[in-house]
Amino acid sequence: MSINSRFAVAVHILALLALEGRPLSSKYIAGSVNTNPVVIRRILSLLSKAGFVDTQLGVEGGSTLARPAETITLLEVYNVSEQGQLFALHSNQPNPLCPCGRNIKPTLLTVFQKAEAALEGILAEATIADVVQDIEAQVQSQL
Amino acid sequence: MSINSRFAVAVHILALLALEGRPLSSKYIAGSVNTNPVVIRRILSLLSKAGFVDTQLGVEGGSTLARPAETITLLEVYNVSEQGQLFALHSNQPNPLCPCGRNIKPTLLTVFQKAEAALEGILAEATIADVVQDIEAQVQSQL
DNA sequence: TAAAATGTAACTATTATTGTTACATATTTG
DNA sequence: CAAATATGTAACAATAATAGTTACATTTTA
Repeated sequence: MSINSRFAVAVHILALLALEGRPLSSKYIAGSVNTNPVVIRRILSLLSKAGFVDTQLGVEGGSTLARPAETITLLEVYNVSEQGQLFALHSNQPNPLCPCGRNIKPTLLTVFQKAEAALEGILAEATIADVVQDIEAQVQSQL
Repeated sequence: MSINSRFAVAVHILALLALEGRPLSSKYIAGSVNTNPVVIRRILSLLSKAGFVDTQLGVEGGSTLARPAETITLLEVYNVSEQGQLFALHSNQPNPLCPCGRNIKPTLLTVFQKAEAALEGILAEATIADVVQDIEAQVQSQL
């Protein structure tokens, strides 16, 4: 029914890394997100494979941004944290003997792809740096 | 991970009703969609409550469109067949003592709402009549 | 060498979806 | 009126995805 919270958590992680600017452990990040460190490590693993973060083992280790926050769009993060199609088509193949059943899938696919492209267009316009800036503005107003 | 197939099936049902223009039973529709009649009746129940179809009990009964196909947008169908937010935020409340945890939800919400609105804008532009027209064009090319 | 950290496997609990059977109820036709 | 046909919905099973958790091998640094 909904895009899972991995995307929201992935953005949270990247924004936190950008804000603090030093290696953060999965335990520390989990404290901010309020979840288990393994949940964070699972997502960090995706982000690392995608080249968004570098990780360092050992004492004083942790993850840092591998690219400037200005260059990481939310669309890239979305694509890393979600897989598969946003809209599901029929779970079973419709009846090929019915004109509607035989032809509806390509028709739906066209609309679904347009809708998803529109959604992705918005996500492509925002970067992690924008998110950080937004958070910092809120923090300022809270002083 | 994905919008469930209810939406696709709901559009299929409405397009089929528009194409045939006579009362169709859930059993008949299920034959086109290739699923169980109860699955169809569950979705018809949603469509009926939303005022898109009328249903008739008894022999020669079934469902018919309650509104012209030109007036039913895919967005309306989407809103009936889906509930809840498209994007999930964190499942647990992030740490309010962390500047990022305290402020990230409103920031994300703004972007998510913009993205969802863009998606809905595309769905609002297409009607069941457009879907039917598309299917009929394909049928023509198959003769 | 000890401490700290990652990466991942394995398991549980929860939830949503889909398909299925069953049945009470309503409606139409002969 | 009776039989046939439909709906609407409850109940249940199977499947899948998500999130949380424990555990542990491995790596790195101090």
